[in-house]
Amino acid sequence: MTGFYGEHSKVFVSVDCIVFGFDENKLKLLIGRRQMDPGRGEWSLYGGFVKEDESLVEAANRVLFTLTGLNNIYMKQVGAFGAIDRDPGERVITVAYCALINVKDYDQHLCEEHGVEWVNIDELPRLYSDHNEMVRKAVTLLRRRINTEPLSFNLLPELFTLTQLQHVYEAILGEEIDKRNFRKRIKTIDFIEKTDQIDKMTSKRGAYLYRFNKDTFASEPIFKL
Amino acid sequence: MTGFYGEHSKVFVSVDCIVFGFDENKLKLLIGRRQMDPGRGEWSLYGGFVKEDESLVEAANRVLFTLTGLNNIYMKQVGAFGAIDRDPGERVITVAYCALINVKDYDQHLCEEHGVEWVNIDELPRLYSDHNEMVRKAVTLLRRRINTEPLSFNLLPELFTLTQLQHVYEAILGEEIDKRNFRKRIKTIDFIEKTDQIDKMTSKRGAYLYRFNKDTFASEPIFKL
DNA sequence: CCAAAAGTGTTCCGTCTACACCCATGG
DNA sequence: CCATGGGTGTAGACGGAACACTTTTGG
Repeated sequence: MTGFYGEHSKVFVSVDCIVFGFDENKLKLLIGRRQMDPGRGEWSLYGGFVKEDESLVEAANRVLFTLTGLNNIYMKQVGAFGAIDRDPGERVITVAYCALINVKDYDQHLCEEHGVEWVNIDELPRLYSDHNEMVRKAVTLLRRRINTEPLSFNLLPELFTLTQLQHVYEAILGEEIDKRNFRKRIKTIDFIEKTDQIDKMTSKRGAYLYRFNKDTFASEPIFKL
Repeated sequence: MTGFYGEHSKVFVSVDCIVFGFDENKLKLLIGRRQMDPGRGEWSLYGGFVKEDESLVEAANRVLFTLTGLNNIYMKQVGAFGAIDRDPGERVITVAYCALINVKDYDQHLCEEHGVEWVNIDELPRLYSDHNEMVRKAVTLLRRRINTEPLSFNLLPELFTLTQLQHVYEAILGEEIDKRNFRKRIKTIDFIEKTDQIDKMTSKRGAYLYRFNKDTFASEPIFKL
């Protein structure tokens, strides 16, 4: 049982955002150069300290909003990281959150303003402190969940082609998928709806656009791709 | 990027242990009555504050050791919980850890000394603060992982019968399993070794005892039950 | 001798996998 | 007219699910 508060010591708690995006058929991560000590100049995730009047999730959302200007973003806790000297300056315990955003929604100006950029997940540089470990854990989490939770749609625009969707899966799983088998399985999933709109961006022939139907999913929230 | 420390506030950080055991073919949880305010007398997980000179995992291990006298126990982080007023007294962020122990290794005296007891997982009372949520999350985690990680052996003695092992799976998954299919799958798993010893505790005929071979598992750490 | 738990195979069905060609169109 | 990406079906392998009876022995 927890003892009396007075006897115990407090520590700094921060949140770090592992921001995934999808572009040019690659899974990307939003990272930047640290602009303060310790670790100034090193590649790093974007984070911030938790304030007295906000919960962990609120802090993560605030930090993500500051960075991207986006609200109502899919976020999932990756875990708490608490090695004693993980932060070279002070004792800081951090809670990592993984966010999935649609790169097109993201304002390039903010990118520059915060000095962050999109980097391919498989070309990640060495990051500050234990940030690489956080990313690894987040990717593992995505891989484990992508077949049973509707994660992929967060990385795509509202309307998307099946080829785009397949590329998301391939990027996250890190392996190629057979087109026919993929589409066969998609057809069995009710909440992926074909629209009558056609995208001509990526092909001359044009491809049907699909949509993730939240309500249909809510009524039958179990699937297996 | 994290700012300068001075501007920010510190908070109390604690760890809570979700201690699972297996006995009488049921999954059990070790809980007790809080012996201090706030929440004195309510059912609760066992926890403690994180000290300045220990990491989160170390804190969790210390707390678990205090409670059980056991070291080198399987532990897994369940997640951080940080609602603003989750603790009615002070702002406390907690990190929950799930531990799997063999009930037989556990000293009944310590149980009484700390005022905790084993409760069936499906007869859990309402627990202090957000502890029920932590337990729910831990059970979900167990269910998701038990078929791909060697969790079950932590709940059993070193030597166990296949019937015991099956009961562990049934208790965690909350459903019955076909005996023949279960044993067929077990036979395909290299790191579950049959010994030539026979247990006569639970049946007149006697049942072969099996053992989890760590080294074999290490050489081929992927399986699917 | 009987109650109680251990142990053992086969068949069926559904699911996953591998695999190659035609279609539509813009340039 | 051709290069590019979109779209489609089938057969065979494999894995999971259902299912019932014999064995052993302590009391």
